[in-house]
Amino acid sequence: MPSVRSAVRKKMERPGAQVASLQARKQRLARVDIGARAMGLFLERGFDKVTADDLAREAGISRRTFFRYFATKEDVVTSAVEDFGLALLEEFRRRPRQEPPLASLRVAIGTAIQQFAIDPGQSQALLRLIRKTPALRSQFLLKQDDWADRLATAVSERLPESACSLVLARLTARVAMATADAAITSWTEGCPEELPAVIDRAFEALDALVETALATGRGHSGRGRRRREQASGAVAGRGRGSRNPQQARASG
Amino acid sequence: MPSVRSAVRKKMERPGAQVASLQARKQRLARVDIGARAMGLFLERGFDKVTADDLAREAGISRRTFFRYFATKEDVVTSAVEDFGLALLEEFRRRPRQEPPLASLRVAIGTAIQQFAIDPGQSQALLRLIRKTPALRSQFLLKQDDWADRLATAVSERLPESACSLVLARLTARVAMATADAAITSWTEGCPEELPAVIDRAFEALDALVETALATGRGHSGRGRRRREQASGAVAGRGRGSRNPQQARASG
DNA sequence: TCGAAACTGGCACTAAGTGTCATCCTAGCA
DNA sequence: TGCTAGGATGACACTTAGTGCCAGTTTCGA
Repeated sequence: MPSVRSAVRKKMERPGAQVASLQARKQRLARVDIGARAMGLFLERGFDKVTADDLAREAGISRRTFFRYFATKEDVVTSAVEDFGLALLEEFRRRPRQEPPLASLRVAIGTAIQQFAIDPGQSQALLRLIRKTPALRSQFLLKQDDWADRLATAVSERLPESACSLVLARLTARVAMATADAAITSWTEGCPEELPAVIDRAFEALDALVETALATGRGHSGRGRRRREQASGAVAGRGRGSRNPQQARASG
Repeated sequence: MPSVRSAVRKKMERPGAQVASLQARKQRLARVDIGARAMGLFLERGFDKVTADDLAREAGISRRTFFRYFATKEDVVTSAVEDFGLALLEEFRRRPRQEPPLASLRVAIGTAIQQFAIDPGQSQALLRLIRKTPALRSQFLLKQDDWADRLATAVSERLPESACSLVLARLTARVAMATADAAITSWTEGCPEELPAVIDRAFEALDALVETALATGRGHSGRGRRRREQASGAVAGRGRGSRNPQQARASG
């Protein structure tokens, strides 16, 4: 895993140039072309069965040059979903500050998700490829994690400063991402509904989930709630009593 | 990334032998020893600055043999947290079926977390190492994801069969994991409280988060709730109207 | 004590990246 | 039009993670 982004990409991202210089545009084109051909091979043979040499050959460039366009093989695939995270963050920031963060996130996700609607078939194929390839999945999760972190920061800026505001923000971001992920997963696995509907369903399920949790076995008040001893007590009791924490298996 | 677990590990896990045979125990010991020495080096120099050759030398074995004990360099670190996932699943299954899944998960997490209490300093060091090393973090996330999947399956077994039960189960599992993760992260980053307390706080934050979301801008009823048009409508409106989905940047 | 099974190390091999350098292409300028 | 500086490219060598294979050694059970 390379530590820095390829020189080429750094070039292409140069924010200064108003009208991207000719060669910058050519480079962007080249990147898109290389990426598309690579995706073709991945989809056809499976990610692990395609070597960097194959990719280079397919694109008519040297292996060295390939790695100037993409930092890693995985990068070809994961950078294709990069936009989603960017859009998500952007849309969230666009929402009114007084809106509850989770509500903002719901809207932002709904908007960002539209990328996948441009070419649903291709999006599903991409997500399926990621899902079934551990090397890709791990990189994808890493990316999601970064998005969640950045979202958490954005959320915390809305919250009143307090000891647990960061935990709360982090939690909010992750719960939203988890919801989106559960929905996207369902969609990827062939759920016939349209993605926005699935997302909506997932958020409604989140409501239901929490309502159930709140309604059953717990009090449901804003602040000074008690009656949680039932659960919390069980944690401590069980642990200290019936079970030996030392039985640390060698984890085989 | 190797596709199969090393032969050695397969051996060690043999479920048949009542009293693990002598060599099985020796092997376990060897693995623990190799792992401990490796962790020492990782903590000292950083994961990326230690080669497999270093690890082998440190343990007095050949590189080849090292890879018979650990499938990858990452495996040394991530297998150290493997037990958490195992315990989590086990504890969840132990909970009464009629308990709301999220409540069960809360308890299960509280119990599983006790592993980290055995040696908090070391646990924190381990988690920090994972957190700051992308290669480790991605593998760790992969593992978490697997746990979430397995938990989701376990949760769905409790739910009444229905169209969205899998989504709901997946969501439940992920929300619980997200909560645990937010708490563990806070703890790792030097929060002075004890881990169980942080976990508890995180779950209370989850309550608060959802209560807020439910209370504001949304109806709050069990089934036929409406007044969600505000949010849902915004999704569609915003997307189709004010913004052009085509503006797909070349993503850098 | 013997023999099969398992453990080990050595070696060669594949494959992902990376540093370096010579070459080439091209935009911009005189 | 011709020149040149700077970026893009390819070739090559190098490091490192893993893996397959084989031959030598250890170990366990009969």
